[in-house]
Amino acid sequence: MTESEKPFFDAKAKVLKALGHPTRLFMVEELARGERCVCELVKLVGADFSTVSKHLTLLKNAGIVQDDKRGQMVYYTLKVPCILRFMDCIEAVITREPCK
Amino acid sequence: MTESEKPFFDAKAKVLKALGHPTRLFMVEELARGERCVCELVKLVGADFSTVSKHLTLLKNAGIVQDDKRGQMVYYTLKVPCILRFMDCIEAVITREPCK
DNA sequence: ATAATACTTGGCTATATTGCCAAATAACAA
DNA sequence: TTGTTATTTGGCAATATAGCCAAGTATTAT
Repeated sequence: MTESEKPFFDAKAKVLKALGHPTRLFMVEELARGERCVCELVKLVGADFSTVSKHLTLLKNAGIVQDDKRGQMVYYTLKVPCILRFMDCIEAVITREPCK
Repeated sequence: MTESEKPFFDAKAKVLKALGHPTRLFMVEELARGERCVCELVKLVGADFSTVSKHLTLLKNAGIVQDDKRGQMVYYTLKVPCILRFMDCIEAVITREPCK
C-alpha cells in the first residue's frame, strides 16, 4: 500500500466499518425499504434512543445515510442503495456457499 | 430486529467488520489478484509480521480468506471473489457519486 | 544438532468503540 | 409559560481493537 493510496483505503475501510455492526446493518436494511424516523428505528432496534442516534450519526458521517428533519422528527434514508446488492455475497460468506 | 434474526445480523456484521480496516482491505484486494504468502503481504503492507498475521487470522475467521501451508510458507487466497464486486459501490459512497 | 527462515501466539499498552444515563436543544401543544 | 415529545450531545465505564516486541512452533538448510 503506497503512501498515495493509503487515504483511499482508509476511506473505503471507514464505510465498511460503519456497516460492520449488527445494529447499524439492521438499520441500513430497514432504511432500504423506505425512510424511517429515529423513533421508529428505536422501537425496531430495541436500544436506547441515544444509542440509535449515535449509530445513525456514524452512518451519516460515513456517507451511507441522509437525514431530513421535518417538524420534531428526523427522517433517515439510505443514500446508496447499491450497498444492498452485495448482501448476497456477505451471506454467501457466512453460509460458506460458493460465491460467483 | 427479532431475537431469531439477531445471530444473522451478527454474522453479516462480522464479515463487514473484518473488511473495515485499511490493511485488511488492502490485503483482500491484493489477494484478489492471486495467492500471496504472508511474507509478500508483510512487504506490501509494511507492518510487523505479527500484525499482518493477526489480520490474516481475523480475515480467515470471518470466512473471507483461506490459507494453505506449503513448506515453510503459508499462502493465502481470497475465498469469496464476489466481495470485490461491491468495491465500486463503496467507492461511490466516498466520492459521493450517485450509485445505481 | 544448530541455524535460519516463515509464521503464529502471548502479552502488553494505547486507543477506539459501545451503550447507558443524564442533560441540552428543538418543535409543538396546552 | 409550562409541559411533552423527538432527538442529539456529553460523559463515563466496560469492552474490543491495533500494533509492537518477544517468545514459541515448524520447516528447511548446514
